[in-house]
Amino acid sequence: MPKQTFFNLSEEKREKILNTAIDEFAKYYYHKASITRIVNNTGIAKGSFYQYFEDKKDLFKYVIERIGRRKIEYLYPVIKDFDKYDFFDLVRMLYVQGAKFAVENPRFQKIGDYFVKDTDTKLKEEILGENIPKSNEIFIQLIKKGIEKGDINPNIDINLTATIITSLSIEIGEYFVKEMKVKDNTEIMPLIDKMLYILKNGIKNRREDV
Amino acid sequence: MPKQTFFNLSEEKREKILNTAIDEFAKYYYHKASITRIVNNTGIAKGSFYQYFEDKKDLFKYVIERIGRRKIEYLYPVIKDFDKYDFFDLVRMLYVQGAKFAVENPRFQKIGDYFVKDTDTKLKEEILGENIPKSNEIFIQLIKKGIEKGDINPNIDINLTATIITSLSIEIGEYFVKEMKVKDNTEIMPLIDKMLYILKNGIKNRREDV
Amino acid sequence: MPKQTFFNLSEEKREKILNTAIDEFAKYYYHKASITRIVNNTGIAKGSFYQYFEDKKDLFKYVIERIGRRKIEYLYPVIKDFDKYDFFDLVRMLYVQGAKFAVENPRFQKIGDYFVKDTDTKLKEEILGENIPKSNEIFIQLIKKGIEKGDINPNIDINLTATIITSLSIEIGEYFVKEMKVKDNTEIMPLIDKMLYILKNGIKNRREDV
Amino acid sequence: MPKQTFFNLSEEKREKILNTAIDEFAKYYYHKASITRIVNNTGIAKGSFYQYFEDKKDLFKYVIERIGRRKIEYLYPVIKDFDKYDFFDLVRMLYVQGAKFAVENPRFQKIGDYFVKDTDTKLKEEILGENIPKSNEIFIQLIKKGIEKGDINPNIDINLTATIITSLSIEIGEYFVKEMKVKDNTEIMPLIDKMLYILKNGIKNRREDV
DNA sequence: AATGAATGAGGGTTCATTCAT
DNA sequence: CATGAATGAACCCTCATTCAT
Repeated sequence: MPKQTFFNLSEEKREKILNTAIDEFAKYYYHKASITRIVNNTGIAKGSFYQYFEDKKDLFKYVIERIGRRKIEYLYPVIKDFDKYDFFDLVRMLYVQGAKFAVENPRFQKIGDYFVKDTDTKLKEEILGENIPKSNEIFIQLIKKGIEKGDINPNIDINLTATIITSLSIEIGEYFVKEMKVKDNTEIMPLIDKMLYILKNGIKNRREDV
Repeated sequence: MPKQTFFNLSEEKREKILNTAIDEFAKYYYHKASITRIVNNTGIAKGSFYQYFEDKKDLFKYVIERIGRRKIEYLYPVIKDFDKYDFFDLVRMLYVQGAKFAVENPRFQKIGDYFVKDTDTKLKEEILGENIPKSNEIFIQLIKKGIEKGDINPNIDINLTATIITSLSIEIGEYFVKEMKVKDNTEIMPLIDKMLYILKNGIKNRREDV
Repeated sequence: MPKQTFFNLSEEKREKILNTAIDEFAKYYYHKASITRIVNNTGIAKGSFYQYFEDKKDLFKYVIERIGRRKIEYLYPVIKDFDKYDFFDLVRMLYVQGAKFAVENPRFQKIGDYFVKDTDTKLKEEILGENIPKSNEIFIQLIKKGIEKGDINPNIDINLTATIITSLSIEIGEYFVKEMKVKDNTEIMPLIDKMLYILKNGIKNRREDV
Repeated sequence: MPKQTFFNLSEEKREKILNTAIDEFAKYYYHKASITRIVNNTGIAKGSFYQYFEDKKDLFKYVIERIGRRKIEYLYPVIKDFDKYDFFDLVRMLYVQGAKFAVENPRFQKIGDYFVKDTDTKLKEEILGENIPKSNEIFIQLIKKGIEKGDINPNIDINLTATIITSLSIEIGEYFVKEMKVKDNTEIMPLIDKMLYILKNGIKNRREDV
């Protein structure tokens, strides 16, 4: 947690610092990100930084938390009413919201990407506390529900399926970070729908589909 | 590319250096890997290193290339006769070979893993040159063939499908990096088969499957 | 000297500040003691501190002076009537009072200890002014008196003896800083008496003592 | 221990570095001593320092060890034949050698002084390993021997006496660090003899001495 | 008188790379 | 071709002190 000092700053200044930090972490992963650079780009003194934050990790933790909260703002509306929808509709909505998040917060998407991929597990633990959130978990729940309702083939391996679905969602995010040209949702939907189609039906040619 | 001096070395020495470097890159990701450590563990002089290699990146590039070549050795036998097999059999064989590669060359798998995950795109470009090898490419070819033969649903998006298949193959590799206990292939097959089942049929519940 | 502003404060506040400072200097020696910590533990603003005191040294100087004054309060009753007593009784009483001071003001004892041991002579001079108080002085006077009275061997070196007596008194103080378990004086007396015995008679084996 | 690199340096350079380091540690105690200053005064690059030594502590440890070895060179000749001499002769010889060490190696004396007085016990442990050498120990042995031989009053407290003797020896060292004017031993002997006289006989006036 | 944010020099340490031999 | 000492910019972090309000 940032120190009280940080929260006492003018919102303008606070945002400036945060903004610069986000820039930095979106450009370099944790270990390469430089406090010196952040401080210079913000125009504050080195010492000031340490009046605001415990240390580099403290800042990073704060940024990650912010990203998490922001992401949840996107996903919550969907998850909230999860039992109202059919499984595949739900997954689609989650993908759509995820893609929206990525498009609208590309720097956050980037940072999250770095972080998810980072192999420094000790860092991860320190940042996230014990509750390293398995985004798997939520999908596992949804899948079980889907099987109960008869939407999903009960013979599939639940964990594996959850892993695949997570993997695909990451794929979507990455796709949109790379292709930044996307401005509106028009291009997102088709991709997602195609993905879901495959997830649903597989890619095997079926005579009965003809 | 290593300098000529490197290739003038005795094979023994060359291998020793390489082996140490591989150890290092398997233990630390690129930016954390230390030339000093490599040099110490190899027993050569610091200066010598820079007579063999342009710089750290040069060494890394060379290691990555080697890994690529080795991986191809595993996959080539399958690809070579790609038109003899059914699409899904082919993919399975590729997955199996990929898993075999991971199990038999855990350090390579680890390095590849780090590298795939690394988000320093500038580094990646420099390492791979322009030919960032889309392992996608090969799958795209296979998919097209599969559609021609009538194995695959012609309505699916080819690029997307290739991406998914690649993604799943990475998933397999990761799985085995984590669970290093695997000694033989006995446990690999079920996982791969489940994956392929989903890829083939999707996860939707079908009355006709009952 | 603290600034006037300091003395304008309510006694309560003044004591609080002082108390916290004493805690700090009893825990860390001068250079390691932290103004920030003092300020935080006191609950006053950083800026306020510098309105009360010139700087860190100023505060420390004040604390040291206070300790000196307090110590004199312990010793004065003995010194006051110094001509009433035999030399060795006097020294014993001074040692006893010194030990009492140490036991009853452990933080002061600790600070004094740090300070005596500190080898930063420049600091010491600045703190103590020119009058680096030779606690020697008082013993020199007492010794002279003792010689006059015929209590003390007139052939001994007065300065040296004073130094030794001082050194022993410090030894006593240190002893009690280490062994803080001492609650009452019961354990102090034997040590002091043994010390005095040696001071008086030396450690040589004497036939006439047998 | 310094790294091999250090020992590979020309003796000239090695001595220069060491000399500068000794200057620094004789001027500032451990925590205040500055690597930057050492490096600047030596004229070597910051990075070079860390080629030679693990870290600041490593350098300090080395210096302390050197001092210890040097001191032993002074004391060993005396200790070696400790059973040939009378107790007080022995102590005198140790004091003389100690004073000689102080006079001839004033910077070492200073550093040792700082170190002995330093209150950072964790540092001390790290520097000295577990064997924090109680210089007491040797005196305790000597005293016991002295009692056996009938030189020393068997009623005195052995530990206390050892402490006093140690304390006096430190006093001697300090005395000579302060009064650097001493060039030869002529002034040392009288002081030491006076000290021993007091230690032997105490300061009480005795009729039988008259 | 009170505040607390701002400062910046300095701390120890790392490491890829260069260079003289 | 081998060597390994030399380099120095950059790293994160600390802290007494100042200054604007």
